[in-house]
Amino acid sequence: MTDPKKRLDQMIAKLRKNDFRITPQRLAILKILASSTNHPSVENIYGKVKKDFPTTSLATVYKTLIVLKEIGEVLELGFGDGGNRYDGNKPNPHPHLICTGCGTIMDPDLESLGDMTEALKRATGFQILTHRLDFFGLCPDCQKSRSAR
Amino acid sequence: MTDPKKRLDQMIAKLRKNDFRITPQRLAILKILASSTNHPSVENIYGKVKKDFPTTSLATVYKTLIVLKEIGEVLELGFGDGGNRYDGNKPNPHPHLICTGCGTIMDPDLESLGDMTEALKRATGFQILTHRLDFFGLCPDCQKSRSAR
DNA sequence: TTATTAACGGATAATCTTTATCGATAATAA
DNA sequence: TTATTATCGATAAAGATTATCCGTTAATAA
Repeated sequence: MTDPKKRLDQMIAKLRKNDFRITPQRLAILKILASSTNHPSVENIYGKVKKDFPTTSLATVYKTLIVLKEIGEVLELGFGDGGNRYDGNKPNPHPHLICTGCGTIMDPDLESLGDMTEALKRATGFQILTHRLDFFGLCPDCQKSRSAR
Repeated sequence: MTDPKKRLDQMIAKLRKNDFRITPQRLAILKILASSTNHPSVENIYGKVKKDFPTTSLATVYKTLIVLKEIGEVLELGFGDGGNRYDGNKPNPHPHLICTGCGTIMDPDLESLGDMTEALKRATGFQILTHRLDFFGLCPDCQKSRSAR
């Protein structure tokens, strides 16, 4: 886990650099994201922020997350059902181990995809049912039309 | 790509085996899923079904997909934003190459995760920006509580 | 320190995708 | 052919996220 204080400073610096303001509500959200390693949901973050700032709106949480996504300071894990999950402590793409029973999301450290599944089973006791490996990027056509713009 | 006719037969057999009925609407949806390799969306499937059965409801498409998910005859690709995408031709988990520009989803054939990204860039011309690798399963606690039930 | 100004926060409506509901209909087995 | 139910179609409902509006405030410079 990255040091929460260090992460917080990184996030603040990145926001400043991109001319975003550091408001009390935002700071509270940043602290939560920088220090949590359990990939919180929006509701989860919202609940925590309200302890310090009871009048905080759910929209504020969403808006802050949108900003952080833009500048690459939070990793969004999107699923088709239910709400998304967020990682502000380790915002770069990395493998996840997700329990379809309780929703726990962990960060396994593994080498290659080869024996990955077997190693995961042994190391965590998880019953691995399926996996998901996606690459995101721009196809040749979209690269063209984007540079033409 | 798996032979569409073969896939259709597989899907029908699996439905029969699990005591689901083969209705005309369902058959139309099955045919679309068995023969498409472009990971169609629900709206996409809905549009095609309506050509043959104009009175088909959107709910019917969703219901059929739920059934197919249950028996493992369709792969659902869930995303946080917009609609999900479906693969009925190759229903087992496999890597995807997704264009964040136009939404194209392709099936690359690759070996290890090691040089995967570089190989993908060379082979497809994609500009790969990020990736996603998720494992799904049951954590030890959930395995316990499930077998206890 | 204070004035200025554009960005932000809070409340809520709107949107979008998916699921639930329910009466009518049709697939399947006897 | 008939009886039994799953399924269909239409639509309401739910849940998550985004858009809108306006009063407020953080950041900057005089």
